[in-house]
Amino acid sequence: MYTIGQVSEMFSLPVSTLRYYDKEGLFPDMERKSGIRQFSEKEVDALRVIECLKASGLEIREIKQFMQWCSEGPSTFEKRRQLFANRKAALEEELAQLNKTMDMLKYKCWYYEQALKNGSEEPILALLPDHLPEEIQKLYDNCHK
Amino acid sequence: MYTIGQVSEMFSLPVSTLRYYDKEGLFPDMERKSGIRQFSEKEVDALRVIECLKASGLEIREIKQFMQWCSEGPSTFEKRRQLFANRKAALEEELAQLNKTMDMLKYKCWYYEQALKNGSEEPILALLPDHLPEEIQKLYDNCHK
DNA sequence: GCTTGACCTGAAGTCAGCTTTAGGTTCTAA
DNA sequence: TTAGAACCTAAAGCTGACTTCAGGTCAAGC
Repeated sequence: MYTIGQVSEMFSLPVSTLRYYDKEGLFPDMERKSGIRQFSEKEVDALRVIECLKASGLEIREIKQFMQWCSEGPSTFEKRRQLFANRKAALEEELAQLNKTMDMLKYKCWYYEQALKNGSEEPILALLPDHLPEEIQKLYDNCHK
Repeated sequence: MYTIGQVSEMFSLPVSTLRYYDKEGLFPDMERKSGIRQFSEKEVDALRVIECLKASGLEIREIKQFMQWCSEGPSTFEKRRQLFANRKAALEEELAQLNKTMDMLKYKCWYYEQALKNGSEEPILALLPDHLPEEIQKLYDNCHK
């Protein structure tokens, strides 16, 4: 059993955030002793999942839904599986988009390195839209389509 | 030259968002004709960069700074290069984190497939923390460290 | 018994990034 | 020339995820 302060330390999360999560229903079965929250292994595990779901883009109220499914037992396995499958698909999408963004950033890094070397953007702009060096052209095409 | 409505169509962005960007200083040199905004190729290009910088996690006021550097000419090449280099490093970090999140999602997908097959979580929990099937163990380790 | 630090609550405040509202102006086509 | 679509502004409103505040309770050591 942990106090809210100990859990705050473990996860580097402010105590106020943990209380907020609790108020939002993210720890549906957490116990209390004379008003004071008792975080068990169960809540600590839940918090790990919460961090993951948050990182995958889920909103608090959807995480609450998931936590409620968890405390309803095996009848909600399919719903939970669906949730993770949907999150996985959404994150794959997002990663693909971020990789495009990354190519734009790489292109722009190259662009400004050249601009600094030349003291001007003109010589680079003259190569657009399809006479850039091969590697750079790939980046440019990938993020301009 | 484009009207705000045409640009809104081109980028699938609400007109109100374009006006908001303008108010925030993201188009520092945009012209007007009797009060009406004239989007030139320059502003359209700017908007492409804005979308990229936003996707990379930059805030509006930082994008404004960048746009101002752009209209100050070659003396700011180095600052602009730095900006993109920093963004690239930050996005690499973020991608690494998201890949961990992805491993957690994959693990959870597997977990609930098994739970559904077995009708219970117990047989899986018995394999923790290091007797999972090889491929799954990798995912589990990668997101629990 | 008393102090002090960690806990508790409900309500209000904050922040970014828009969106909506209300009221007005300008352009376009019949 | 006039209707109506598309433009304009300033200001207020919204949303999600917290954070801060004011005021109170609990527990451990002296």
